[in-house]
Amino acid sequence: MVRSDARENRARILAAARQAFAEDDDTSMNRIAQLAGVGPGTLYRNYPSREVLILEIYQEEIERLIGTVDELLATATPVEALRRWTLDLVDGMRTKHSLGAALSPDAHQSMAEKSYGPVIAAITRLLDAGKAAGVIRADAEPVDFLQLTGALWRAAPDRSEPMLALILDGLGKNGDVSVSR
Amino acid sequence: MVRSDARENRARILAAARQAFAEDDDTSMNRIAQLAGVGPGTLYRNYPSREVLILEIYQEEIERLIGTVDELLATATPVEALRRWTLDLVDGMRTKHSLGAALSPDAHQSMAEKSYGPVIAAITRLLDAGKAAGVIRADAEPVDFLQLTGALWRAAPDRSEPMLALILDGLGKNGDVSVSR
DNA sequence: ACCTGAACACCGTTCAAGT
DNA sequence: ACCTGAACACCGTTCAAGT
Repeated sequence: MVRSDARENRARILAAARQAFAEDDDTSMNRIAQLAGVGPGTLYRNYPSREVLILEIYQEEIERLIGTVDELLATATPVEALRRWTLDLVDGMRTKHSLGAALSPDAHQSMAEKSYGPVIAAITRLLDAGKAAGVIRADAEPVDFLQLTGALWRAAPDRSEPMLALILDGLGKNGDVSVSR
Repeated sequence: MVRSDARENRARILAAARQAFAEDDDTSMNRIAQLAGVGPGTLYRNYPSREVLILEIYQEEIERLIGTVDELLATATPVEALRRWTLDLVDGMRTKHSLGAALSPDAHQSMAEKSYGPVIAAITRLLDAGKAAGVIRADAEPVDFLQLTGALWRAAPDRSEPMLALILDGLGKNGDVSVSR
């Protein structure tokens, strides 16, 4: 059973971290503990590492993003749905910078399944819709697509749309491009 | 005029840094100074920041890469030249990890002109060759391409070839794809 | 003119001691 | 059962003191 002060501390840490990360993406763990009014030990008791804390904070955002897939697929063509969803994702990565880092696994460090898995699943659904409709090449890989998305986020804001258009053209079936423009 | 010990120190720092980075990409500055047998102050006197040191080290590699453009363009089609050159670049980024970070500018931090400029120039030449031959879309931007290259480097090694194929297809002129496969 | 190395203000993380 | 906060082993960088 959870002590009430423990429950309160957890909430205060989340609130402090959310606000701190909104202002500065690489606020230190000690500073977050300080802002939350707890010792660093308490912070680490709740969130054993920096990455875990960040993923917890952006969990809602990720769930929101995943929740939009159905409606997009119902109201737009597969490629257009993919285009809109990706721009939404990149926008989220841009304003919540650490989210981008969390979703862009470097070559060898494995990613937390809790958010990476569902995001890959969402992308899979979007790509599959396009494959079923015959407008996206059958060998398109969701992980490759997410990886390329990381490049969009790192680029200057005004470059992400043209870069995405280029990627979408590359995803189109040969002789069957020009779907997305 | 340069004192002889100063010249020696500079050489020893470079040698130590080169070896240290080859083993561990994020060796600390203090450790490099220690390996070179100099005080940290001397290290910083020669290379005022971490980034400057890294760029100095990989300058040769960058020059080598740039030097291959002419021959590639002379012996292969523009798209194939671009493909080979990019795989070479990504391979360099992978084995010299910090080089990749140095060439993948995050959204707002400007990059050292000394290496970023020439690399962009090399990509421009490769893209222009394809544009002149009518096999690469006229609006392809070198900076976008370099940015996407960063995603290849961050991906698992066996994914970079298929991802590059996808990008190259996206770069192809509409109705004129399948050039690179 | 150049070097040394102690020092500064941090960092992420741990853990003995408390309540 | 949970919290505190001093402490650890670092980090990049600076600068007074030396030669």
